[in-house]
Amino acid sequence: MPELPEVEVIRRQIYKIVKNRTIKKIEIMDSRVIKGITPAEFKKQLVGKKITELSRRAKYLIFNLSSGKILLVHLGMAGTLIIGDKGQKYNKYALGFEGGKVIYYCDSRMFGKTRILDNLEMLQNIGPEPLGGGLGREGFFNMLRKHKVKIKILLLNQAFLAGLGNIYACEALYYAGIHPKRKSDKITRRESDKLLEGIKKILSQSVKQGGSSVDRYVNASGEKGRMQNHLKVYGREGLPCERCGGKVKKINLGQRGTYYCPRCQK
DNA sequence: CGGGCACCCTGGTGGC
DNA sequence: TGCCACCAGGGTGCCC
Repeated sequence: MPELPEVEVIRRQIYKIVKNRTIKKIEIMDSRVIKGITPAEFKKQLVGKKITELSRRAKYLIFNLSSGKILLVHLGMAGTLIIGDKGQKYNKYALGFEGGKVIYYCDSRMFGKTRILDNLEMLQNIGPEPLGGGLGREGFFNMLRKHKVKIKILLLNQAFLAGLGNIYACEALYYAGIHPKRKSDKITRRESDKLLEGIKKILSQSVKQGGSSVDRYVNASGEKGRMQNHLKVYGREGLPCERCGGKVKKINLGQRGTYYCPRCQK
């Protein structure tokens, strides 16, 4: 479910609760989301450790621990972190902090993965962060030219660019007026600039709007986002395009629903 | 490298 | 009301 904006919203919400706080207690209700480590070892690696930093890379949340190890959380399709809500039906484990605050990992679908790692080697092949400031027009255009894939598929590839998912890939292509099936190496410099602009604008706007709750996404306070009210094509099959009045179309690309306006995306 | 697909797992929805 | 196929914001691995 969560793409870059949703993960970033959650990170910001829980930052003050976890930063420089020591984990006092771990409760595990369903260990299937915890990968590569036994529940007992998971507890042992966390209890008594302080979280020295919490950052985000692509759709990963990175908790640095005082032990030097890393708690790496990926929310998958339906995961979220909820502050102090014991009533959640899909709670999988809970991090209890000094002072009594509790954060629950909640995931109805269990595509999410939680790991304890020695380093961030696992993330080394992820592409640039679109909101990081380091990604310029020239660089982005050169990146596009290196591949000969349908542009929508490329935008979803985390090794190409970090953080875009199905919603924002569709929205960014709409913004730039690019058909999702266009081959990436055929995108002009002008279109490439527009696409990068769209990616940055839409992701920033979504963070400000608290992310998109197209389905059931809720943030760390259990609230829905507002960005779904600003989406132009995603989930709008058959509805009029607000730019040209044409009908939004849905096709399948790489086994993912893909929404676009056939009239203004060429 | 690119394309296509199965698969991981669970739940909600819409059609019949 | 009941059943079932289909769909879902992600990612990996395999085969051609």
